[in-house]
Amino acid sequence: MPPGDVPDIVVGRLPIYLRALTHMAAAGQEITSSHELGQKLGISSAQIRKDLSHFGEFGKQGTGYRISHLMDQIKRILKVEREWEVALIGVGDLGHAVARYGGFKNRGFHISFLFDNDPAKIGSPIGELAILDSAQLQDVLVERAIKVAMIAVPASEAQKVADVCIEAGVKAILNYAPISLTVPDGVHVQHLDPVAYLQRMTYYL
Amino acid sequence: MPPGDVPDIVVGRLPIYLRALTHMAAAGQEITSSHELGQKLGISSAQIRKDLSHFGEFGKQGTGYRISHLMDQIKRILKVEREWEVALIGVGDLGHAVARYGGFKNRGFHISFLFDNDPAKIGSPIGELAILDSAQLQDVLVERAIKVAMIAVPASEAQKVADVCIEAGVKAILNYAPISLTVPDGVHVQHLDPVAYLQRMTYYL
DNA sequence: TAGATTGTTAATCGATTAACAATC
DNA sequence: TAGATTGTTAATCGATTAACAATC
Repeated sequence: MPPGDVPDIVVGRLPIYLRALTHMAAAGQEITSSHELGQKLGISSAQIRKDLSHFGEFGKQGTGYRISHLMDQIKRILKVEREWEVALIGVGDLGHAVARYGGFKNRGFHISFLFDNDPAKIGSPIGELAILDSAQLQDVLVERAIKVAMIAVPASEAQKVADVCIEAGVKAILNYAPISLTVPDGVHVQHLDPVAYLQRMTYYL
Repeated sequence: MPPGDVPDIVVGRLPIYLRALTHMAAAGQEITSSHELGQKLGISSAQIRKDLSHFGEFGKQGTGYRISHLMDQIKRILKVEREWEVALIGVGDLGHAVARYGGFKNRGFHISFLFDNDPAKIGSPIGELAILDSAQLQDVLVERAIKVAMIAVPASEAQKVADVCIEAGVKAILNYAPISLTVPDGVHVQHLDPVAYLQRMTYYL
C-alpha cells in the first residue's frame, strides 16, 4: 500500500498501538482483540480494525490478534524493525536528559551523535558519547547519512539548526524548542512543546 | 460559547497560534493576518478564521488582527491569562530537566511542587524548590487544590501516580512516561512520548 | 457446533475549504 | 475611493462508526 493512501492520522495512531502492545507483551499476554486494545486506549474497536486494514490482515476471526505478530507487523510498517541513528543537537538541561533517556532502546532509535556550540561542553562525554562541535554538524550528518535529528537548542537558534540539518539530508526532525519550524516538502517535523499540551488541557478546566 | 460546542482539534490549535503570535510580538510585529499566520504554520487561512470564529470576532476587515489583542483573547480562552500551580512527580534525569526548564514562565504555568520517592533525593533542592516525599503527594495536592500535574516517573509507576493525583482532584495530567494512562471522564491527559513522534515520522522515510 | 471476532461496506458524522458579502 | 481582509455560509472532503457476512 503506497504511503499516500494512508491518512496521517492513522499513521499517528500506530505508535500508540505499538506502545500498548509492548506493555501487554511485557506482562506476558499473547493474544488481544480490537475490543480490548480499544478499551485500553479509549478508541473504538472499529477504528482499530479499520486502521489496521489499511496495511493488511493481521488478525484471526474469533480469536483476535497474536500480540507478537501484530507488533512485528506494525514495526515493519513504521520502519522501526531496524535502528535509526539519531543526532541530538543542543545539550543543555533538556538535551542532557534526552541523551541519558533510556527509552529509545528497542523502539527503533539510537542516539549516535551529540552536538553543542558551547566550547565548555565540546569534547566532554555523556555516557559513551562525546559532545561534538556544532560546526561539524553538517559534515557529520552528510557523511553518516543521518536521516533523523532531535533539536534541543534555544528557540532563537532552532530554525537555523533545522536548516543545516535539512541541507545535510535529514528528513525527520523532533523539535523540543517552543517554536514552529518551517521546513520544505518531504521533511517531517514533530513539535514537543509541553506548554502547548498543558494549554490544550486548561481550556477544559 | 460552551466548551462542548468547540471541537477538540480546534482547541488543540489555539496553543500553536498563541506560540506563533508570541514570536511575532517578540520580534516587534503588531499586526498579522490569517494568511500570514497560516503560511507560517502550514495551515490554511480559512481554517484559522474558522477556528477563531468559534470564540468570537477578534479581527478587523481589511486590516487583520492586532497581535497583542489576539494573544490576550486566546490566553483568556485557554485560561492561561492566570498562572497555574503545577506539581511535578518524578525527579530523575527527565524530571530534573523539566524542573529546570525555563519555558513555563509567562505561558500560564509555574512548577510549585516536586515529588520523588527516593530517600536520597527527598529534601534536596532544585532551584528554589525542595523535593518532597511522594508519600505526601495526595495531601499536598488536596490542600493546595492543585489541578495540573506532570508525571515523569518510570512507566511501571505512572498509572499508580496518576491514580493518586486524580483521587486528589487533579484534572489535567501531562505524562512523560511511555505508557497510555487510563483516566476517568472529566480528567484530561496528554502524552509526551518522544519515540511515538519519531515512529510517526519514520513511516514516511 | 456455538461463540467470538475479524475485515469490510455503507451510512453517518464532522472538519476543511472555497467563495463572497460585509466592511475597515 | 480602491484594496485588503474578515467572518460566515455552503459545498466538499475525509474520518469515524455501525452493522454484518465471513470464518476461526
